[in-house]
Amino acid sequence: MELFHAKGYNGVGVAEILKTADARSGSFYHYFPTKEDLLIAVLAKYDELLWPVVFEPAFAPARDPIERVFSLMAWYRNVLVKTDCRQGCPIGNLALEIGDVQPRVRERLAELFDAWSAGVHQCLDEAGGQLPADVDRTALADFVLIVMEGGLMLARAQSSLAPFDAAVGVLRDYFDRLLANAAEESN
Amino acid sequence: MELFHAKGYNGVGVAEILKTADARSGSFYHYFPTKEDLLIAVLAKYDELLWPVVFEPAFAPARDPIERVFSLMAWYRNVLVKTDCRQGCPIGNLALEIGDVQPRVRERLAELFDAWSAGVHQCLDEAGGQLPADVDRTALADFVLIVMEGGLMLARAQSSLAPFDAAVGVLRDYFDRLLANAAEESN
DNA sequence: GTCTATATATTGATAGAC
DNA sequence: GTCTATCAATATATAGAC
Repeated sequence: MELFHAKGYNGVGVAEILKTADARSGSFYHYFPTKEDLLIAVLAKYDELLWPVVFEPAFAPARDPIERVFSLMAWYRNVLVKTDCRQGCPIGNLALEIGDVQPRVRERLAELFDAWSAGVHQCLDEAGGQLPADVDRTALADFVLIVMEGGLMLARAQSSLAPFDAAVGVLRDYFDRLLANAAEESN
Repeated sequence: MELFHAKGYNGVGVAEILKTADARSGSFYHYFPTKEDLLIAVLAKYDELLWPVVFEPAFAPARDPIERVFSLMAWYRNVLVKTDCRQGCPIGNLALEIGDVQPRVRERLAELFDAWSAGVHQCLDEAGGQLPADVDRTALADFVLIVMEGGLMLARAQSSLAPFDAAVGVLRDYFDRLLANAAEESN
């Protein structure tokens, strides 16, 4: 998991994985027929950890559902902080590295993005009348994911938190306008 | 260029590059000391082609500067269409695949992102009073880039144009609100 | 299930004739 | 500058004893 995150799938060899894990190839290939199967297992682990490790800790400090969306952004910002802008989202990395060269992998990545977007969608639903009635919440949830992923990309490329922070600022401005619009509506 | 775009940097070997280009290794290594040097040369080519191949054709059909921003999004949408959602932005791919494992590459990618963002920034400047006076145009230009990159990522992962189109729709809604706000201001 | 040893292909890169 | 031949290292994966 850590090696794929740090170096990408093609950037790490099985030998390095074995050394890091202090495992032998006989054991490894007993459990995983191929390197790709290990990646699939890693993705299953990400799916398993999404709520307990990402959403729940990120959502905990915020009561307001819209604030939770921004707490989530802050959670990913913290990944940048902790790695000095060297690492972002492992799922996004793999999505662009693997593309559809490995179709099994692409399908799992799509599911992970769906699960992530669904978490944001839940916040938007909980926000209820705070948002205008005609907002496409599925599109908006995907949009939050897209801004997060794009923001991490630019932050890593520029080796700076600034583009990520600026993007979150613009997203905040957009939400502020949506909320103001909804408040107007309800009058 | 094509191979790196389709398979990523680590996903292509020099042998495949030589075969595709019908070149021999002696010639290749005469011009490029290492494979990384070829990648650097490819990035220089992207820099060279950015205006003539991307911005100018994308901007041509639109007179209004804000419309040009969305023509640019349409240009990238067309990459998805032409490749059946298999390919997106080669620069974004490399940004997430390489990260800062190869620092020389990361610096060039940052420059390319800067140049792209500057193109959007120019549109925003030309839009003048159409946008609210207090808009941070640098942040907004980066935001457009971020939405574009994130949108391509999700479209490729889902193998569907829908997430990209939805993201452009949300971005459009945001611009509409900014434009409406500016129109209000000027009254 | 885990171990050591190794197979086989491919990796990026080089040598040296022409 | 380009060619063929090839190097040394690494890639993923396997064999077979324990």
